[in-house]
Amino acid sequence: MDRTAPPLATIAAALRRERERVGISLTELARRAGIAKSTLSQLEAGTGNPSVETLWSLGVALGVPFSRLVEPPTPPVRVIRAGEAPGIRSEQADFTGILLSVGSRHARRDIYLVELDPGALRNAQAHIPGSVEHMIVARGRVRTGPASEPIELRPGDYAAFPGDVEHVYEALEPDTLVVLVMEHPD
Amino acid sequence: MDRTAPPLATIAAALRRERERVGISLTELARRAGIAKSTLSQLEAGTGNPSVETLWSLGVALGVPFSRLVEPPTPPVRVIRAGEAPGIRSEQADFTGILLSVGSRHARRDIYLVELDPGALRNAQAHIPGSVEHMIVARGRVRTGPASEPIELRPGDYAAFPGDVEHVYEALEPDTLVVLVMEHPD
DNA sequence: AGCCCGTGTTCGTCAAGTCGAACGGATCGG
DNA sequence: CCGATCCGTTCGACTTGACGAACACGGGCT
Repeated sequence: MDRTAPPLATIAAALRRERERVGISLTELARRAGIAKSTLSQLEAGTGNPSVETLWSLGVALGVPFSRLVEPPTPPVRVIRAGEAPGIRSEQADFTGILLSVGSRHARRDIYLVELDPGALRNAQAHIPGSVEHMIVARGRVRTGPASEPIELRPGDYAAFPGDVEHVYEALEPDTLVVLVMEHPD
Repeated sequence: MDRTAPPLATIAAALRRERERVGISLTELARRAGIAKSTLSQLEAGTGNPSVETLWSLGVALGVPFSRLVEPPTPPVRVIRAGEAPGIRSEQADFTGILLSVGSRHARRDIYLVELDPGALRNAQAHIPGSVEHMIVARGRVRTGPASEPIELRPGDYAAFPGDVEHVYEALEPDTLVVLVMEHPD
């Protein structure tokens, strides 16, 4: 998710997109959500800054989770480079924690520790639809990602990419160590 | 996410929880988020219905995704030393990795990348019951685990310990880097 | 044509969120 | 002991979002 972008335009686009997906009119959605249609009109126009209650009721009426309305659609491949991560420094300790990925319910995440050595290019077949792979490089360098657009990762880098298409792992240095979290939808 | 629950109390609790996690004061958080501290005070008291912009800026200042603030919050010590892997090499998958932990359904796992420096012992208070923390050391050395029985981990080591009791993180070397997977039951 | 729904927009009014200041309390240091 | 400096809360003034009514537009019908 983009942590700095103003969510105004995102909400406007998401509301219109989800409403058209359901196939109801602006008036009808406003009625179901229990808000004035003028309010909804302004929201879809990108004008305005809804309260949480207002946006929540719209999410309920649309049958989509709240976060769907405020977060931009996640790109298939997401990379957070070491040091470029949006983090927050704690005052009380020399502690910097970066939230790389938020786990959804109704999905299982298996944690793997993977050692790789150069020369062995592994082509992984597609897993079940909707699966996502999260990779954090501990040591060494890897080239990974979808077979069509591999990414090079260095220590501390994080990447998430779809696991339901063919993808690759290739170590670029000896004794490469990565943490791999495989996410399977229920 | 609960589609029907009123988000007011949830937001209040989440704001206070996340703020205390970061370890800053209400005044300081308000300053960083660029909002009046009176507004934040009312929000944490459960009074009020923040606008999206207000809550968004708080999420940015806290370093947590937006959804963490609106969604309601929804384990003995196990250590696997590097090289001492329990032989369960994944055969179903097409890579040679060590399956450290199998994710259960109906639990969310958030992935963090954490940088630590020595000298600062961080005491984390208990999280919600049933939560588990998984830690893999990428670089450096850490002493972590329940406050009553800390463990020393080296690069490649993996440990899982309960997160619903008081626990500690302490770096034993400068520039220590760990991958932390926090598991919250639904 | 005229009419009646439906769509989504714009307008004033009212309530509510946000702001800044002032407040009481706690802690530290001269 | 008392000023200084934090903390978090409460108060009034201002700004803004939410509401309802009136609006213009388009299509289907008699």
